[in-house]
Amino acid sequence: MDERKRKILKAVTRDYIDTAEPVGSRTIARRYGLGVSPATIRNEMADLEEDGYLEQPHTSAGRIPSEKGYRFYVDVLMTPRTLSRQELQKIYATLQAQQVLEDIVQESVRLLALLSQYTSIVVAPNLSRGTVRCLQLIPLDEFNVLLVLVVDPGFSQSRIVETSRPLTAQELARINHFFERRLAGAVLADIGASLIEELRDEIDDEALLSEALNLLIKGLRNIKKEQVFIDGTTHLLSQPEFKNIEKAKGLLNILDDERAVWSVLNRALGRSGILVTIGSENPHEGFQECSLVTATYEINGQVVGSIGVIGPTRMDYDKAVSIVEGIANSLSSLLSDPRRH
Amino acid sequence: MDERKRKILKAVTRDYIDTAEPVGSRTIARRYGLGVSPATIRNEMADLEEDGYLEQPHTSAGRIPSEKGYRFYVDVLMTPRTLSRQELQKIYATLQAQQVLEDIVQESVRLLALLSQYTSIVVAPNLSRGTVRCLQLIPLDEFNVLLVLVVDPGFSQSRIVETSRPLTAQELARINHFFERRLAGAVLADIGASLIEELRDEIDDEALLSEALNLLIKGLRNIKKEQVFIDGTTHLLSQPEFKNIEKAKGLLNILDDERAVWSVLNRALGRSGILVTIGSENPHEGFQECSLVTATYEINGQVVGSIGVIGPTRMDYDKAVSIVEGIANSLSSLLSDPRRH
DNA sequence: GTTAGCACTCTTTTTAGGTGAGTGCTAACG
DNA sequence: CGTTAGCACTCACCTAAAAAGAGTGCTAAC
Repeated sequence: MDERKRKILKAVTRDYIDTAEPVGSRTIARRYGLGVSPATIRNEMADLEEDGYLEQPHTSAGRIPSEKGYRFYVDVLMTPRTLSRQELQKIYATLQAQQVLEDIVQESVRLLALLSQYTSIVVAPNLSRGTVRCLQLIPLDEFNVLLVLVVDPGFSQSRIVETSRPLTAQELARINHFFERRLAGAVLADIGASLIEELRDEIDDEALLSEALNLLIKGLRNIKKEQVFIDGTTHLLSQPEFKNIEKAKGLLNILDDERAVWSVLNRALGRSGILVTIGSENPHEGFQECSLVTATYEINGQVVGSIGVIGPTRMDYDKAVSIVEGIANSLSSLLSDPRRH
Repeated sequence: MDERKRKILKAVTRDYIDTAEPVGSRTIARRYGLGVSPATIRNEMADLEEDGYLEQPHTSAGRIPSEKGYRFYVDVLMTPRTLSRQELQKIYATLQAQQVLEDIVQESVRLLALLSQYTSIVVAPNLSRGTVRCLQLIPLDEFNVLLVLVVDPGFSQSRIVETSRPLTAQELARINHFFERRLAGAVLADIGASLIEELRDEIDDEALLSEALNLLIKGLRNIKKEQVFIDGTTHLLSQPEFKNIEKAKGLLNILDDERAVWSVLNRALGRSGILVTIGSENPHEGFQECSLVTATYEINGQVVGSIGVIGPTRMDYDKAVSIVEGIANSLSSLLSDPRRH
């Protein structure tokens, strides 16, 4: 594809992203100084259509980019500006002001929606690869103990667990002692089959053993689940492509389903860096007319979650990419900051 | 208002709720066997309009209920069926299956949206009147301790708190000892000014004192905040009155604002029982064309939160009232069940 | 290779007329 | 006197036709 064709494709794409109206040769000639007449542009556009980069909603309308066109635009033509140091600073500061992990995540999704003006999604850090810093049972009453868990990058959770029989202070101490000795430093995901054997060796009292395991399993069940945060859903409704209520409802319904959103976002988890998914590239039907711009974030170099924005295929990819990237990086460096815990 | 007028008003309201179309005299005569001719009904409807119970979108259309009409319908005419024992049982069972308080609340909002087909809101229990069952600091490392709090109706939370100086095991023990002795059984809301004095008497070490207070205040800050859960937002979009995207967007935007929703729901907290708020009865502009059906739920006779559904003023009040009531009651009895903790 | 000119296509907007649901009023009826 | 049939009238809504407008593709000239 020669230089002029690229310029024209870029101009059409940008203009369509801005106006949501099919773009005609006249508009290109007037608005983007290419130094050639509309007729020439018409010829070039006919070629671009033949090659599959542009399409025409109907005979007498202007052109709009095809998915292939968007793909080329994203891969080759666009030049997302990176956020300025100031902007990054501001994002970082806002996130840093949060007290607990959940608030950090929630604030980042809020920021993402605010800055991008697109519906935004953040998958909370998967802590299954985090390490246990503290795991402990605290007696409450006869049949209840509190299981407290602190996982290494600054995440704590507690849960009341019912015991099947009253445990004496001694027994609790033994269990805690074992937890302390064996589980401190362990990776959360590994607490399972592998450790059961060890536990069996350690505690000779069969009943107590099963009780301890029971508590642990019950307690960990809720703790491990991944959470998805969404913000700015109403931005979708501002897009002219969702003027049709039925479409909007369909999409919002999917977004209400945490699992679906999660699986879509997790496509990003493999790659690091920015991933742009355009229209039907997304396997999930219902996202066919949408694009996603996602990025992963890390804790100490390990990918733990992903964030992204969702919009129509006619999305401002430049803007989306720069903001998603900026926030993902802020999040990574904040979560990896050793001064946090 | 005589019997026949009531019957007509009721018929108009029900029909409009079902069809969302202005109701004509002919329809009433045909569909609701009142044994009189359309002309008679026309006369009655003219009277009802004069009295402000009905209105006409335009001259040659049928009638629709005014807000006053809905109000009369809700207060006098409607007869919400109470849920069957089976249905209640099912709701109760579903809620009971949840492990932690947050899940119970989330499940009830999900159920409410599912059953009512309206956008549903639940304000999580305000635990500020709950009593402290356990409050304890667990050492993590030099500058971090874990504050663990268990509040009486089965709610626990933990938080990592930074200390301004390393605390020795002894100091921690002293703080914990004090917490144990003074705060166990205290009402969460009362932990504040009143206790500070006592704490001052108790711990002579000035620095340690302020440190303990500091930890407590920092730790409690996040714990006390109220949470709002929303589900079924897309049901709003199914209502013909929100066919107009702008209206829908406006309302969804408000629903995204936790504080606004919270304040609206909390109008219910004063009264006990069902509260129906119709259109402009709601002080918050933006809810002017909506109705809310809300109810409070209790723990051991004490109102702790509220649940409700939101829809157009043309809402199925019968259905909404019965379901909101049913779920509120289920929630109350579950949370008050002494077998839970 | 580029461009002006022009006929052609197809959507969108405008206009106009027709349809139908529903009303209010009047007069007749029991 | 309440009830009802009859009827003229209103007004949203639908449909069809006409007009406008944006943009194209093609051809011929530069």
